Amino acid sequence: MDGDDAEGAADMAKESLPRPRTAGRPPTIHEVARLAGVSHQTVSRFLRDDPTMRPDTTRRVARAVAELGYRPNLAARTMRTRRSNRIAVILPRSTERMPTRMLSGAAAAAHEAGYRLDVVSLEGDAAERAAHLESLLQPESTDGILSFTSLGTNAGDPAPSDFPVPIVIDGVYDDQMRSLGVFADASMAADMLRHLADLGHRRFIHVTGHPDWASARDRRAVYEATIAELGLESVAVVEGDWSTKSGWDAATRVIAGSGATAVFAASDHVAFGVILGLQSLGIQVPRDVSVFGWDDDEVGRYFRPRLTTISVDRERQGRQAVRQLLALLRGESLQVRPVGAADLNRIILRDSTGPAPRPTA
Amino acid sequence: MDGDDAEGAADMAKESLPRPRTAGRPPTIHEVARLAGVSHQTVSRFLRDDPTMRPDTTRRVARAVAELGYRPNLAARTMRTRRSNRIAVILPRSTERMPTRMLSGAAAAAHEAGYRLDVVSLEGDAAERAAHLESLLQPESTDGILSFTSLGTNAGDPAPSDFPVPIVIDGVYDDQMRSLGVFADASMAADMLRHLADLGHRRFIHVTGHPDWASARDRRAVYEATIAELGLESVAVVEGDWSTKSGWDAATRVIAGSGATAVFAASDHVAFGVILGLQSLGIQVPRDVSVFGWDDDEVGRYFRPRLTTISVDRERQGRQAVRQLLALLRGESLQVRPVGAADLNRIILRDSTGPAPRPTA
DNA sequence: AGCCCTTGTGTGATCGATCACCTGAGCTTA
DNA sequence: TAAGCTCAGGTGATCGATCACACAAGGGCT
Repeated sequence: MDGDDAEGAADMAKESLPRPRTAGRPPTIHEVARLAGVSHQTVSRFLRDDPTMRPDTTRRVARAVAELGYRPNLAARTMRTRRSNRIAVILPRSTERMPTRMLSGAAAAAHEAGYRLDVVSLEGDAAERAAHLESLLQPESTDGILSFTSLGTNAGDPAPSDFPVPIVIDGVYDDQMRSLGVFADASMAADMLRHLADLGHRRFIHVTGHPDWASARDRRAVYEATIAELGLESVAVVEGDWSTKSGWDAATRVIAGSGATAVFAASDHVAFGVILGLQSLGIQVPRDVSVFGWDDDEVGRYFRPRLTTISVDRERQGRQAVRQLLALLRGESLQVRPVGAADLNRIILRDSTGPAPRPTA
Repeated sequence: MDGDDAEGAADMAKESLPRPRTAGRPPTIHEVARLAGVSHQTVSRFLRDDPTMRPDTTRRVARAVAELGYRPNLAARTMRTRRSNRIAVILPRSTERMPTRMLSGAAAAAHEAGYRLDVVSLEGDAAERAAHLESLLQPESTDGILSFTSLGTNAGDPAPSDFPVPIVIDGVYDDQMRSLGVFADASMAADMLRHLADLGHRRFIHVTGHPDWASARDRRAVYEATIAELGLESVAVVEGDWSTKSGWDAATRVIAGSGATAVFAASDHVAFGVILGLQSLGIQVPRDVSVFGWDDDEVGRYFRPRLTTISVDRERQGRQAVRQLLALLRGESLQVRPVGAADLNRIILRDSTGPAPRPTA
């Protein structure tokens, strides 16, 4: 980095130039411009894909960019444009683990669009959370917010509608909880319920996920709609919170003795709780009750009985959520094709579901 | 953008000022300076906690800052200082779920120090990953990197030592895999092994986590050291990858029939695999073999047998990792008190461990 | 008193990209 | 042929905070 070590024949012709770059610093548009023989403004146009440029000029700039290994300084860009090119991901509280691949997918989609993903955790009570959120919401600081749970203090609350930046919840709702692609995520539940109905099941119970989560609400809505559509009976909808405990409690307090023969658990962890709770009472799965979960958690493959579940393409779900948000940012219509169920989700039949038991009459 | 719509009574008193602020824009140090009756530079000093300021001046500036709700523009600061105030968190590949609270803790610690946390996923093959990493490593873009797995292409590889930014792996290693606080995280394993030895166990097996992870290597090292220290026998160390499958495979291929009576599984998920695998062969836990895991996964509380494990303060672990990195960034010595085992981790005895079986001989 | 040093604050330049506006070449049209 | 238009690209200001340096006030020392 000590001075100007010409690193290619291209430089030689320009030896009259007064120091190609400041020592050790990454190249700027000015150096690119000098090398390409254009003005810095033309380089800026190039970076913005300005269509009015002559192809010839474009090529020269592109070569200079490549040769110098130029990368735009995002801070400078942010300062001038007053857009941060950042998306904040709000971590869910009260959830022990989150899918890594969903974050990966979101990060990848963001990077491809020139955005970066900030992790933010909202801690403390409602007031602290609101204050923290507000500090994020300076458009200087964040262009948009991606969350997987509702941001309000109460479950199901819509986010305040006067937020200065767009917010997407779980890729499914916008900041006012208007659905963007109705029930796209949960539609596989309908197929599963139909399958169980074909196996003779008539009386169902659903143990929900945490109601703050859009996906939990979706699954419940699809459950209720499908039960109605197929003329089945919903013995109960038990409000859970994604926890194994909520599954266990549902099993021991509600499901056992209810007459239900099939249980839709909002997640595999809930399903584990349901099955273990039923087993603790001597109720066998699937002989007496069929249970299925959601997530294709690896433990389910080795569990006894092996768990019937729905696998989810987390990576793609994350990407899609970011795409929805980016579309909102650009002010585009949100008619992005909703996440196709067949693309994302897949039913995995294992041993925790089976034919409905014969009525012992 | 059409002029200056005065937006509140507070502005009225200052009508003599030549445009308190440009309409709709957040306040800058200049406005703060004007309100406080000092120069913008003094405000800057205030923001940097310059000790040479007179208390009186400090107070005036503080009041102005509070009154205007001033917040520094991070992009401008970044541009001038050439430090991004960002920490990149590299998501582990090949791990399904990661602890949310660890991220929360890391994000909180970063925010408190004026940093933000970027999520980055390195995708693709080794070359692509390296290229992506390199693009992150412009100091303009990222001040430091926090990872939980090694960044090299091969397991256990140290990261290239010429990285231009500090890297901390799991809060335990720096970029050259020099240990920062030896075995701090895993030390609880020693107590657990001692406990099992007290119960009569002599022959142990360890199923490791993925060797890319510092925590997996630490746990293994502590296992081996403790076995030696207590004069016990390690029948085998089975290389796993945190997966339930690796636990199942270890159980069915190595543990069964090995004569070992106690198994240290690197995580609860591995432990589930071990137990389910043993059970599938008719081996009972803990009657024939004791098994303990690590993480205090909620499912373990309801599992049969209820899983003995070690609970981890994820939140604090995340904070600590960031603090280590920040210390590196400031060039401080890393003699931050290593994460005290007693603070972070706690042994939780449940039903999957018990006295060693009597030799049937 | 006069000098120097310390302490506290102000002035102007700077970081790199973009924006608003300007210039000049080439072409069309009256 | 001159006015008018379009197309390509250049000039200088700008975003907000920090840095280097200058300067003023006050205190201690000879």
